[in-house]
Amino acid sequence: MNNKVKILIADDHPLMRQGIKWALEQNEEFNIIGEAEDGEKAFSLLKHHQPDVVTLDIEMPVMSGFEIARKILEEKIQTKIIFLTMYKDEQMFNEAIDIGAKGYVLKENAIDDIVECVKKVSQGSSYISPALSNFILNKNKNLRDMVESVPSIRSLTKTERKILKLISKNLTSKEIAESLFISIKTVENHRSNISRKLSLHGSHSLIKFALDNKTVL
Amino acid sequence: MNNKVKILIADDHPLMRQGIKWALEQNEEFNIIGEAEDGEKAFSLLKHHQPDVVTLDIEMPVMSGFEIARKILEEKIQTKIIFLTMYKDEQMFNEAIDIGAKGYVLKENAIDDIVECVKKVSQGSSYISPALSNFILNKNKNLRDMVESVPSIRSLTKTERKILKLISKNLTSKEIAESLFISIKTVENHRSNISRKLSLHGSHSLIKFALDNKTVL
DNA sequence: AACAGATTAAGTGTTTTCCCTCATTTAAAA
DNA sequence: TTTTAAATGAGGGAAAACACTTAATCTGTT
Repeated sequence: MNNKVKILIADDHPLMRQGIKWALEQNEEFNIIGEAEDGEKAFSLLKHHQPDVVTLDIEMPVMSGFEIARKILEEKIQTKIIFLTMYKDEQMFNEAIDIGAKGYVLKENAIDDIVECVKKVSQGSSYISPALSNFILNKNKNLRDMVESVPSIRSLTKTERKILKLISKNLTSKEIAESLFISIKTVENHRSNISRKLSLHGSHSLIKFALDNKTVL
Repeated sequence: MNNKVKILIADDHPLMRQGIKWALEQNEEFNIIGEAEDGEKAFSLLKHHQPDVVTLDIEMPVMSGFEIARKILEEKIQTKIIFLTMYKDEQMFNEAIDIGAKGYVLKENAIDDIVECVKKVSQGSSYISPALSNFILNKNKNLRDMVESVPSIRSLTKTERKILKLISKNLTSKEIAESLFISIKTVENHRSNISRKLSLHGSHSLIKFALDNKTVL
């Protein structure tokens, strides 16, 4: 029997494919069952062979890595997804996370990284290039600025923050009033005051703000 | 002159403090300038000594690690924040990220991890326990299920999803109508239809849904 | 050609939120 | 003790969202 980890490699650069293949072949446990030079071919191979793991180059002709990943999810193929990319792009990284990738590796630190990644992912765990932990956190680097530029969030009183929390739970003024045993009118007044303090306008800006900031309330 | 990395340790368990201190003292580059057993003391030391790095236990009496972190941001203290915690809690992790921590380490893999983390962070980089990369990605493990368990989201038509996206950007029906060159009435109808399809009720449930699911729209 | 589904639009009425102003009570601070 | 900030409550009017119904038009499929 064959319990090796079945792997598909999708990358439009032949040299890169060769490099990845070589790196993974060093490991006895890995079995490269196919290669694809564009998204369409990758997906058809994926569908027929249902490998355990696929390494997807994000930038590929015909169908991008992301598009393939989405189709994998749609068709409920159980193959675990590892994204490989050249660029340290935050947008891409976030999209990869959102899609539900199991691994994300930069091609620059390749060899050791990709091997480690496939190992972890095939074991049901997940792996992110250490080089990337940087902007997992930096994603919220701007938050420091936000806290300043919205000195407002600190200008809210205890009750106002309590009400914002309830708003974030999608309660209406009526429901909030009932749960706090106060008048609907009071709740509405608080809402107005909060909106004014935070310079929010529009009927949904309050709940949007509450949802966006529920962790810091 | 002294260019060692100045470190403050905040943890309510004496043994844990001792352990962290010992681990960090092994490194010549590190200089532990103080310890604190509760949040209040931690913050006052932080303010006076302005260390380069602080390791904050999240669960602390008087003031939680999160509260301290927020105060650090508010007062624009330049100390880099590393969170240490016992629990593999996703909520906590997300909150830590949101606050803008530079490092996040689980106490279970402590010694090597914490040293590596302080090293990276003091160099201006950041560090997340590899053990955690798991649920950075797993955060969206549920996404697979969501797409199925909310068959509804698939029952939406193209236009309806387009409108949901705009709703998630906090546009009013009027604004959506103007940007799509259609009638306000049409937009309102779409809203109603979407709500019905998704079994949503209440004036804010639509934008809440839109914000919660904007990644899959 | 006929049908189903999607998109567009309007009518009508209700609920909710928003945005003011004004007023009272209480607690903390100067 | 006066002053200030916070919390409570109310009135009234405008805007937005919601929930229904009906219906014309368009599009793709059988």
